[in-house]
Amino acid sequence: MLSERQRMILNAIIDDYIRSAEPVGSRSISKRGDVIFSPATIRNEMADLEEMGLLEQPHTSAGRIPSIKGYRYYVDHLVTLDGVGDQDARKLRTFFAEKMNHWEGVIGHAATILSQLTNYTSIVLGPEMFSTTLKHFQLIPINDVSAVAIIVANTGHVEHRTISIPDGISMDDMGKIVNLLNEKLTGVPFYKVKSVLHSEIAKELSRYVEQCEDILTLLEQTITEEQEPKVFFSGASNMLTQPEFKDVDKAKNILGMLEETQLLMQLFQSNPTGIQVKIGTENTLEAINQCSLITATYSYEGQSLGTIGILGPTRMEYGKVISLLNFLSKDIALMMSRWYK
Amino acid sequence: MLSERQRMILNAIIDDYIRSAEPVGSRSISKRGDVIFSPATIRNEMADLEEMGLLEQPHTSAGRIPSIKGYRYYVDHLVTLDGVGDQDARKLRTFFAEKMNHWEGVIGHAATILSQLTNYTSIVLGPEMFSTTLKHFQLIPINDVSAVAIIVANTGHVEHRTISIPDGISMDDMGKIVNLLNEKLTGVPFYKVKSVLHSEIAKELSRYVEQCEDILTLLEQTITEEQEPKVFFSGASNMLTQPEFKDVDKAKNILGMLEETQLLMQLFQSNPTGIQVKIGTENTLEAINQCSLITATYSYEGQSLGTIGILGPTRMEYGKVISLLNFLSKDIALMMSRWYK
DNA sequence: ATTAGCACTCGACGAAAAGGAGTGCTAACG
DNA sequence: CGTTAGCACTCCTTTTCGTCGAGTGCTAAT
Repeated sequence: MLSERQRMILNAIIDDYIRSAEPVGSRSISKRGDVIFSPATIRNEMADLEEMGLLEQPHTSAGRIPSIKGYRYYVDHLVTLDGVGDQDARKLRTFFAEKMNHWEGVIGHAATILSQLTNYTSIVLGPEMFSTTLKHFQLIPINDVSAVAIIVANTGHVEHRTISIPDGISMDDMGKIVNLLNEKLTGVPFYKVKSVLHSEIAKELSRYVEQCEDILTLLEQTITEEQEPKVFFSGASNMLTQPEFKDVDKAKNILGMLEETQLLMQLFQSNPTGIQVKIGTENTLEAINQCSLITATYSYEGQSLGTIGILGPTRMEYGKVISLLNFLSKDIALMMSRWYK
Repeated sequence: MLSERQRMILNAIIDDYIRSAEPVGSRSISKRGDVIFSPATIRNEMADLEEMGLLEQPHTSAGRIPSIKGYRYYVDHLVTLDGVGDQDARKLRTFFAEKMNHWEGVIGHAATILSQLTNYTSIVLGPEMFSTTLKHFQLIPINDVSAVAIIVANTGHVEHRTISIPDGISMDDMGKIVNLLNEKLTGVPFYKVKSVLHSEIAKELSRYVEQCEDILTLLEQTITEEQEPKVFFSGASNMLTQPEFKDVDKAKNILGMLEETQLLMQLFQSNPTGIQVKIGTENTLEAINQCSLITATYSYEGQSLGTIGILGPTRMEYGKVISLLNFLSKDIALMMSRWYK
């Protein structure tokens, strides 16, 4: 729909604006060198692009800035994936070379590094247990009345909770229960655990122990309890670097949102595999209507391991960030397979 | 050293300044009602207080603001502990009434609540394993080459890491090793684990398994590896509410510091029991030279469980925060004892 | 179709002026 | 002698106003 020239101009304007954060005028485009037309011509095209809704004018005598629609077109048709710079690649590689001994660590550090490399904020959603299967269950008494329940998933993910031991349960009973659970539940996907508990385990349990009702509900709570969503962020202070958030109130809105786990979860509601870009008001959350969010999901052998997102101003370096996320997602898969040989 | 009147005036000035964040003039003090002298008299006293270094003047024709020394005097001699309001108390109580099933949860939520109640930023340092004893050790194979090692402390604290299984170790061997470790290490304080591993376990181990060297170092790494310091913060966006940080650069400095775990640890270096107040430049970290940090340590039965700190502008509500931390620390102890009956 | 030229718009920047809160000092008062 | 009223002075803050200049849209020439 756009002429070649219009696309070049749009590309040039967005490129410039991403760098400068200031409205781009026809003259400066003309002087860039990659569009060899006079300012007047460019002005005409700019007026057309504005009419199409791809550009906007802050006020009459200012240059143009891209609209949401403009960014969308840019991301869909124009952006060039810069590839990942040598330095960045090295940094990521050395990061994965370090020994990482648990999941939270890997994902957390990945987030930190990403926010450092991009100077944006990274948001990370941990793996959902929902899609994994149970590998091992263990109860470890701490004292007479409480015990630690440990749940290991086949991905190596570990959850633990402290529970209080119901009266009248002996160590012996507990051992039996644990054995029974491991026998019956190992390999069962978490979303089925609840039903298996009721169908298969309830009967067996009643043979050993008396008040099996109580124990059953306790176990059910313990194992299937909605694990707290593991969502966190890194590099929030980078937001303050962006000139669009030099106004403290805007910044506060965004930082405030980052701190509300509930809201943060909403960001990742729709979770298609691969890389997704949400620009400005395309995000349902009002707080980040001036931001863009680029997300990537990671999976290993079909199991979703989590989502990582980069949050920046709408004027963000889409090319760079998309490349980086691509690179990283491949590297994570690589590392996983090496980890599990 | 200060006359009663001077103390009243100092107190009034600091109170006012904490509320308004603006230099306090003699007139406004006189009109407050609690100091029944004329502005002129108050001015004279203010000049004296400034000479003593307790007050400062931003410029000639402005009111006075407290100096670091002034705040220090206020905290040491003047501040009235407001007690905890009914609402706040209820909020804290209902918080602890919720079932909390692991440590990270309790401390983390406590931090969130505190930052909400105070409108400052709270920083939390998790329990140090150093001072706890080992309760249970477990190895759970995930697949042929990797296993999850789980370490439970007597406090109910759980650590886990993924390790790769050395070649030539059978399931059987692993079982033996785990049994041996539990037998020898249960009840041993973590800081002694290393030496016990070498002295007692090395020999025994060599009976069962051949390449005991490898395994020993692996175990040593696994168990004694410096666990990542669990330090995190909550309510950072509250900082942006404070007028002293309406300048984005100052805010960025502080937020940036909060995100660097290393630096954050430094804040808690000196860790006396009880409540400690560090005002402005009394903090060694330059980034928070315009902030005050109030910290409280929590222990249960002599074991330090962690530290929680409230970070705000030097102009912070010392009375309120100190009261709250006091209240909370007692409540945590209470909850602990209820938890462990 | 492209471009040079030109009048026009409108925010940014800076100087100057007005306003006002607060001080320090002096002198008067009980 | 301690306290207070009065007053000149300081200096920050806010407002106003004029200038500047980047950038536009339009028209006419190429």
